[in-house]
Order: sequence, then C-alpha cells, then structure tokens
Amino acid sequence: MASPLLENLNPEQLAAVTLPHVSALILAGAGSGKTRVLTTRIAWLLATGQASPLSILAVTFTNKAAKEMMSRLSALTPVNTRGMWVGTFHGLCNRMLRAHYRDAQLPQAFQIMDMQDQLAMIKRVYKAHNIDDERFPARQLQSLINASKEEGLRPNQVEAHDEFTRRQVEHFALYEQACQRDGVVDFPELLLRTYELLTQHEGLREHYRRRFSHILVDEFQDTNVLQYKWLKQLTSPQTSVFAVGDDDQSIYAFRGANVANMQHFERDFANAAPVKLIKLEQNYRSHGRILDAANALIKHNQARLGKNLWTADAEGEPVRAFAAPSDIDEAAFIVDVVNGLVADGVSPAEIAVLYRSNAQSRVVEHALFNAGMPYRVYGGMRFFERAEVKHALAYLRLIASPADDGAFLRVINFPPRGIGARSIETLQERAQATGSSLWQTACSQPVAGRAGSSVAAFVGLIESMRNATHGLPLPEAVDHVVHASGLLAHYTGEKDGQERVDNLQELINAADGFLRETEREIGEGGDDPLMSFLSHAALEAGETQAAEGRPALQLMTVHSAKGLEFHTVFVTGLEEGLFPHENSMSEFDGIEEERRLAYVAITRARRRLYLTHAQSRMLHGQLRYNVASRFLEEFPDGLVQWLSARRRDFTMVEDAAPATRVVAREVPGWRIGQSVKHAKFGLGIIIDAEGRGDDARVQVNFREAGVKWLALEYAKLQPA
DNA sequence: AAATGTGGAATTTTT
DNA sequence: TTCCACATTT
Repeated sequence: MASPLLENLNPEQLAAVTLPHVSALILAGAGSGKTRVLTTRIAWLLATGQASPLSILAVTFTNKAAKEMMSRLSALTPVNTRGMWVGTFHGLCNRMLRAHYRDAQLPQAFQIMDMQDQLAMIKRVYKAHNIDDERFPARQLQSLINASKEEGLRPNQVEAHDEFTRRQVEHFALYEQACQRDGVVDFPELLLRTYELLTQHEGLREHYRRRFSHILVDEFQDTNVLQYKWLKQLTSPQTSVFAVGDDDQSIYAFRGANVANMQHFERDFANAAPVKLIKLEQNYRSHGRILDAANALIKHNQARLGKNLWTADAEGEPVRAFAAPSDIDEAAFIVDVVNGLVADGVSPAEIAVLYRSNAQSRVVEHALFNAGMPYRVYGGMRFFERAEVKHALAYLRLIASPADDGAFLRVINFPPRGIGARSIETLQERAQATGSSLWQTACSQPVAGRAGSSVAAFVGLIESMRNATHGLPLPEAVDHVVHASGLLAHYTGEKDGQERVDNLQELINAADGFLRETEREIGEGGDDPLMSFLSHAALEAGETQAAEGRPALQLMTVHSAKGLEFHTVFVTGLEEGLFPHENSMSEFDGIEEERRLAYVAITRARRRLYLTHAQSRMLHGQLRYNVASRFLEEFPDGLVQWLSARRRDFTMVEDAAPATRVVAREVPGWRIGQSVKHAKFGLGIIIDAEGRGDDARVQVNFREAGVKWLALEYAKLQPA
C-alpha cells in the first residue's frame, strides 16, 4: 500500500498506525513522534474505512493538545472530522453531562467552578455551618475533596480513621449538598458525575460503547484512577483503545496521576485479543549526546517499563555543565551564553531557561532585564482568572443560572452599589433558613428600607440584563453586560484601571472569537451559545499573557516545558534540596519522580544543553549553600563537559560582584562555598567557618552525611 | 470601602 | 525575601 499517509514512518510507528482492531499501549519516548502516530492512526482508520468520524473518541489532558491534534488531523485527512469527539477529559465529560443533564441529576444550566470558585464555595459552607477554618483549613478540605473525587469516591466512601478526617468528610458532604443546590460542579465532579452516569444508566453506557469503537488516549501516564475507570466504562470487548504514553515522563503524581495505569492496562484492556505493546524509541528531536545524557540519567530509576532513546542524527555538541558560585553568577552565565548564541543567529525564542520552582525565575529575570534581553515567563494569572473578567462572567452566570450563589455574591456589590456586609449577611441567613438560593431570597424581598430597595434594584438590574441580552448574539450580550453592570464605568474611572478595561474589551473579543470557532459545530447540539461560552471560560483558562512582538527567551518550570522543544535548553538549579527538591526526598517514589523531571528537562533540547548549579543561593530570604545535585553525578565520565568556571578560582568571579557576596569569616586556605571532600563523609560544601590556626573549624554541608562542624587540624579535608 | 499592617508559608499544575 | 490572606484601621 503506497499511501502517502504512511510514508516516512519508521517500522514501529508504522506498526502502531496500522494496528488491527485491538487495544494497544504505545510506549512513546520523548521526541519519538507521538502526536504524529496518534493523528496518523486516526487518519489511517478513516482512510481505510475502518472507522467513521462518529466512531472515534480521542482524549487529551490539555486544550492545547486537543487543538494541536485537531489541526494536525485536518491536514492529514480529507474526511470531515465533524462528529469526532476530540477533547480533554473534562471537556468531553462536560459534553456528556450537557446532553444527559437530567439523568445526571443536574440543572440544564449547571455551571463549572474553577479552583478559585471551589475554594470560595468551601468558605461559604464553613460560614453557613459555623465551621472553624482555623481548625479545618479550607485549602486542606479542597485537597481532600479533589483527591477523593479523583479516586472516584463520594463522602460516604472515604475512609476516615481519625476524628479529624471524619469531620472533614462531614464537611465534604455539606459541600456536596451546597454544590447540588447551587447547580455547580467542580472539575473532578465533571468526571465523577459522568462516570456515575455511565455506571448507572445501562442504556447510555451501551449507546456510547457501541458508538465509540475507537478510543485514543494521549499522555496515558498522566491518567488518574477516575479517568482510568471512566475509560473502562466506555470500553467493551469491541472497543479498540489506543493508549499512548511514556512512564519515564510521568511527573504529575502529586496531582493524582497514576503510572500504574500503564501496567494495569495490559491486564484490564485485553479483550478479544491481548493488548499490543509497541515501543517508539527513535528520537527525531535531539542530537546524540543529549540523548546519551537522558538515557544515562533515567537508567538510575528502578521502576521503569524500559526504553532507550536513539537517533540517526549526529552526536552533536557536548553537554555542558557549569558550577556557579551563586545564583547571581548562574544567571550571569546564562546571559553570557545566550548573547553568544543569539550573535550566532539562534533566535531567543528557541532558547529556554528551565527551573524546578517558580521562585528561581526572579534572579534570571533580573539579569536578563539588565542585559536588555527580551524574555517571557510562563505561568501566573490566566486570562479567564482575572478578577475583572470573573466579575463579568459572574453577571453572565447569574443571567444563565440564578441559583449560582457564588456568582451572586461576587457581583451583588461590585461595582459598589451600597449593599453592605450587613445586608448580605441577612440575606444569607434567610436563604439558609429557607434552604433557597440567595437569588430567590433576594426576589422575595420583604425587607423594607434603604437596604431592601438596593437589593431590589440589583434584582431588577440582573433581570433587565437578562431581558436585554435575550436573543442577542453572544458578543453583543457580553458587551451589554459589561456596560450595564457598571463594570466598565467602574474601571474606567479608576486609576490603573486601563488594563482591566482592556481585559473587559478582550472578553468581548473572546466571545466573538468563540462564536466564530464554534459556528460550524452549532446545530449538532443546538446549544445555547452563552452556556457554551461559560463552559469554555471555565474549562479553558486561556493564555497566561499575550505573546510578545519580538522573539523572547522562554523562562518556565520544567513541568510546564513538558511537550515543548527548544534549540538550546538551560536546566538550572541542579542542587540537592532544589532539584531534587527536598520535599521529594520524603515522598514515595519522590526521587525517581524528580529524576524523571530532570529527564523531561534534558529531552527538551534539540542541539545544545547546559546544566547549571549554584553553590549559594538566596532562598526564603536566607543565603543557602547547596551541594551539586546527585543527578549531575549520574552521567558517565566524559559525557558532560564542565566549563572552565569550575576550575576558575572563585575569587575571580567574586571580584566581579563583591557586593552580593557575604564576606567570609576567613579561615586561611578555605572559603565558604568551596566544595570539599572528606574521607568518611564524602562530598560537601563549606557553609561556615570560625577560629584561627589550631582552633580553625569549618561547617560543612555533606551531601550524604548532612551538616557537620569539623576541626581542620584533624579532619583531612581536601578541596574537591 | 480603601488603606495599611501582620503573620505565616514558601515544589511542581491542568481541568 | 516575597507573596498572600486576613484583620484592623482610617
């Protein structure tokens, strides 16, 4: 078969793409063409008539991945992909719940809460039931709720072995009641409710099982217990499940990802035929030495399915490492190298600085700013999370779903309209007493006087907005609400309000863009555009910040770099305590997860890889001295080229920025920050010193043995 | 209702 | 140190 679709696939990719109607686990290494295989598989199923678009469901974790899949797929197939279900777990579940809201026991206009909304809801529950948030921190309950749901557990199924947990589970149950009354669902609820819908309604379950004969799952190593159960519900002996993942890139255990799903897959999804296992190990991204480093590092993990990346490409540049005296010097080094690369014609946008934790970006930003180098920091506030945008959305939510107390409280006095805390509390008490929503309570307003009339005016405002926007095209409805609510006027009058005004305008644009993008799909569900837009706003928080005009250096955590690639990558802060993070050391599988994280970082690089660590760094307002990361020791000799600075005398560098350095309490011959070796304790770093001559003692932070004071006269310390 | 002060915590993050 | 949530002040 000379299908152009299959051209240039390597034998393993070809085997995966053209697999018969069985379930399969594709172990796809970093840069092995995972997305290509996934999309080509779908295109091939369509091209050979083995599947119609209606019979395909493809699920991802992020909206970005879903979009990417759709756009690459449309380039591969002439078949109209409408009717295919491609989306995130949450997006697909939302779709099912909208279609079967009655069976799912939800109101038609149920709203989705993001994490902020969820926390606010918990605090409201606390207030209504006089729960002490000192004893029961709201965030802790939030974690318990989400973790429980992600394991598929309702409050009555959560095991509580102690009194504290028992109380928390009670609060969990109260929270669920409140959500149900308000007609709101949190993120994990979307999945859990859909899962229960399928388990409890055989007709529906059979319908979807018959419909989706092909289910494809991206990033399978990131699935949690509930997602796995959900997939099982959709699967019959006739279903082909094509799961793509990489156990070596499993870095989300902390949010419930369960790599064991990969091991269980072979057992649980073997139906008519055994599950096929295919490994994609040829890497199309990186030069040889980068892969050598990645392979060498990940070999130190015990729990692996086992994979080794290789490339037909060149060995390339050596991997380089740099030991900086301080975090400031580390940043200066990065600026130096970047300047050199940019002078050589590498675009700054093709260079990434990766770090373990966000706090590390500050020093690098500072150095880049002073060097006049454009950069972009990932992470932070998303568009739909901004206060002004959430306010506008709350008005829209209240129009669509008046029982939504969260939305009600957000805007009842914003912009300020003279409804004080007192009136709101009275309203809440009465709502609590009658078991009705704040909106209902506000409508049946028997309170006389000024407060009563303000509340009545608010009710009138929302009702007039509902009438005025009824039947309007979505962007015009949003436009109306932004004006009629007084939000625009409020921010226009405020100093520093321009950005917020811009964001409100941008919300109108977003509504317009959303309408255009979904136009083709409307008719299929006959959905209310406002409802869809509100779901969209909750499920897709939007970009962190608009892309810069000129190409900018990319700064991000290793986690957010997953799935991306760059010409040059700096992996920074490779220090014990930071990377691997100290918290991970007490966690189950913690160090191995940190190592996978380092593996992800390394495999982002196409051509050049720099590994850096700093011997001292400012952390939580204190200067800390860290030993180089164990990961740096896990590369075979000769693979990593240490740059001159390791040999260079520290004092040279210290002279460059003397003001930033603590003047060491001098012990002749030794320096704070110096790496040393001890016969018994091994490698360490000098972090303090005192005394002179025979009394001279140094404090050393040993990698293995911890912090110790040593008398120089007796301890046979060697410079390392 | 905004402005200012205080205490505590400070991996990683998407939906 | 720096950020945030929350409390108190003005």
